[in-house]
Amino acid sequence: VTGQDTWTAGELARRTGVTARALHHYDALGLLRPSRDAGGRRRYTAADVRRLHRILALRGFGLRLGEIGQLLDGGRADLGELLRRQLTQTEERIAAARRLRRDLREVLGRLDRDTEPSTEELIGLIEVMVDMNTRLTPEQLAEMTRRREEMMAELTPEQLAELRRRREEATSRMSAEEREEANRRRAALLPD
Amino acid sequence: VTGQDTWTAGELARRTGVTARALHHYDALGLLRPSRDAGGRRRYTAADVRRLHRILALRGFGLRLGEIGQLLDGGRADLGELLRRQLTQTEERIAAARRLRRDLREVLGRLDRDTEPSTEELIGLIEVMVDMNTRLTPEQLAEMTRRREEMMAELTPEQLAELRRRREEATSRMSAEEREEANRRRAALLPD
DNA sequence: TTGCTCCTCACGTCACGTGAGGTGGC
DNA sequence: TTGCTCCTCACGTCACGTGAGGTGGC
Repeated sequence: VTGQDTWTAGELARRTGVTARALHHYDALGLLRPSRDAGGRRRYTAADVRRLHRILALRGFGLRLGEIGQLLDGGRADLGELLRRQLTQTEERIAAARRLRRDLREVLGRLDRDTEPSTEELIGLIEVMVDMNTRLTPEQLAEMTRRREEMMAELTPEQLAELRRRREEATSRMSAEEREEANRRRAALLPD
Repeated sequence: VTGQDTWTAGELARRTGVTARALHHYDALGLLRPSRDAGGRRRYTAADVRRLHRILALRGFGLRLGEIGQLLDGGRADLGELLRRQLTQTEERIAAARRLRRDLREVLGRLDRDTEPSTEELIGLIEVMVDMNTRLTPEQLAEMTRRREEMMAELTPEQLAELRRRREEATSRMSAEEREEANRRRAALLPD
């Protein structure tokens, strides 16, 4: 019984995978306004369905609903330009997510290797990593030094020895290139 | 004159790079509650600053403010578990962003190569790509076929010839493996 | 008559951004 | 006295999710 030529919001939702609420939302925004039947129910025609497909396609490319509306109507927006901007943003997001992944793996790796560090210690480790990946202002640098001295002052001699041991171990596992790279990265953090 | 031992919201904001509004927000959430001076102004101690650094570090790893609060206080949350979830999510985000990047490049590439396709045509292209990357339900498949036939019926003979020419050109540029892969992908779209 | 689907509010999400309008401290 | 900084509302952002309470159609 597919001889119908209009669909309700629910039917369309089931067909396309979007929720009925999303269709209401597009209606409220003026992005997709179906006609109504006598009872006030939304009635989507084939043309409405086509428009919905375009909306979903453009949405999938990261465009805002407002931008989509401008494109589909007057066309006051330049699709090529919008897509180029999306590409730039997407590339930035990929790069940022990769850095985050690297750091998460690093922290989780230590969590597995070390003898169950406490949450306390883990947070400390994360803090240090975040500091290392942030380009520091002179003020922040001074602050970091101050904090480090504070922390060091609170350690027992045994803890200090352990810290030194771990640091040496980490350095000894590095190749010459890795050591150079680590130095470069450290230097890059300092203000220009 | 760095002999002070408390800071106002503004001073702390400048030192750490967060906005004063964010500090207000953390205060309102109970995440970071500084003491107040006689005039009602927030006064952040060194301990508050340390806590802020931890907040920012954990936030940088993608944790919600609520999760951070639980960690820093009672510690009702398992940091390792949270980080593992973050890693999974991050990996999914990277994969999704890569697929989007690939598709964006594809569309933009055609935009450069072809003789300035209209916005109309570009949207059509995007639609097809989105369809191709979506696993289709039988209903959607029928719908797509119907739409395609509709579109084809509207084309002039010249446009049909042009379409055929482009399709052949695209296929001829493919290696045998690529052609096989394209067929596999097309087959994968069909319902089980 | 009973479900079922649909409808319209209207608040919630998340981490703040952005004024508006007012006050204390140097 | 004049800026400057700080304060507290309170609404806006973005794309809907999630009930609440009610009505038409088979």
